[in-house]
Amino acid sequence: MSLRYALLAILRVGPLSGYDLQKQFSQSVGHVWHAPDSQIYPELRKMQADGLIEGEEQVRGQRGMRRVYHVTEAGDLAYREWMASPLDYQRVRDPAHLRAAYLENTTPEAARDFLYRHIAYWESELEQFQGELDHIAQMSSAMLNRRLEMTPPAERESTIAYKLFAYEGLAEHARGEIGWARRGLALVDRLEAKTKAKGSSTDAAGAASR
Amino acid sequence: MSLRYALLAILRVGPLSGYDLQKQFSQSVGHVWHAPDSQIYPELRKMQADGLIEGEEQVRGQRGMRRVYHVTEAGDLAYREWMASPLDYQRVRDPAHLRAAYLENTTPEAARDFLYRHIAYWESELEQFQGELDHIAQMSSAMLNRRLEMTPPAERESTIAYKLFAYEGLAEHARGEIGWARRGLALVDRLEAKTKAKGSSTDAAGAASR
DNA sequence: CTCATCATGTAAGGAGTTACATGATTGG
DNA sequence: CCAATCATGTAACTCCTTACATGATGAG
Repeated sequence: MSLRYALLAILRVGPLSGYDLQKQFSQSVGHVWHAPDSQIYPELRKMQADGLIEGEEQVRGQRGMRRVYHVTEAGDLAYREWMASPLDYQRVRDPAHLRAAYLENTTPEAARDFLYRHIAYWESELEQFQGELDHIAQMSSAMLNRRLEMTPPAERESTIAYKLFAYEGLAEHARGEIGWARRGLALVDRLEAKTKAKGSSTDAAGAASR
Repeated sequence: MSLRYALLAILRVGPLSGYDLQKQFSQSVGHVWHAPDSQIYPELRKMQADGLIEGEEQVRGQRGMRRVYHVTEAGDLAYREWMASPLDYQRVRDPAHLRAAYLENTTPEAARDFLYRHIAYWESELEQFQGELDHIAQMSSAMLNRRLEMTPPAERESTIAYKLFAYEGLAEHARGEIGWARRGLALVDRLEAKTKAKGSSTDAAGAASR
């Protein structure tokens, strides 16, 4: 259910078309809540049906058309109620730690491969977070600028401070995952060294699993 | 798609009924991959249809019945192929960091409330992880014991080592979230102090949002 | 006899994914 | 005139959630 509140958070700043919204989304909230356009368009329709937003049709060129949505009072209220309500945490579903818990069932090579990919994944995430942090620090993020223009000067500081806070948390998490996977690589090495030292009777491939 | 591999990981150790599997699941893998029984039973049927497992019907008392599943060769192969294949990372969908990024849209009280709950949530998770870590260290976890009995002594060490590795990663993450939320509380205080110091013209309630 | 636990599900709906589908406008 | 990008979706499918449904067995 968070998708609609993520959309409201952006729309509250000012009216946008589904297309623009989707772009703003992927550049800002998208780091924290992914949504493809095939999910955004229908959700906007549903939100309109629920009275949270209203769409105005605008002509574009000769036959082109776009629907620009703005938040209604009901939508603003719903958003603020959500912000003040306890978050519902989803159940854990963590493929990486699931696999990590059973790495003894595969070869050291496959285990390392998994850990290398894990590092690569989180390094790329970390880069993105760091990029966002830089943008926020420079106040040059498009979405943030739009936001800041509409915001009374007194609130600008907290707007920026909370964005930094959120992205710092994400970056920290990414660094944690990278460190964890690195320690995992060392563990694979250690365990492999031990099995090689002892069990030289069983063959290398068959020793991995079963 | 990870559910079936989580189930295979447990079933590979030895045959279990859906009911027993579900219990083992919630005590071990459940910390990493949640699945309710209403999802497990149908999934087992599907896995049987796909030839990954086979169920034997056993009578229990006069009319009672239970189906005990064991992994087929195809299932074992599928499991090992999954273990050696790259993991597919799901798209981010992180309600807590989503909300954190927009905390300027609510009152300091609601912001603190959110952060307190976040701390409470992760402290409870941390406790569970730490409990599991203790169990593993003592080799007293039911599921792990069963696993260890079936395992040649040479592999026991790595079985335990990888479980510790996985849960240490989870515990670390939990501690990270707690630390982050604590810093968030300090930030809320700091921002509130500033707004109170300056903007005494606008009323307290209305100053929060809009 | 009654309650905990064993045992196995169905049904409806929401959320998200992937692939497909179509056409208009604008800048070079 | 052609490509990029603006613009808006649908359809089929999987996965997951929530609630409901039912009955047997064994211990006290």
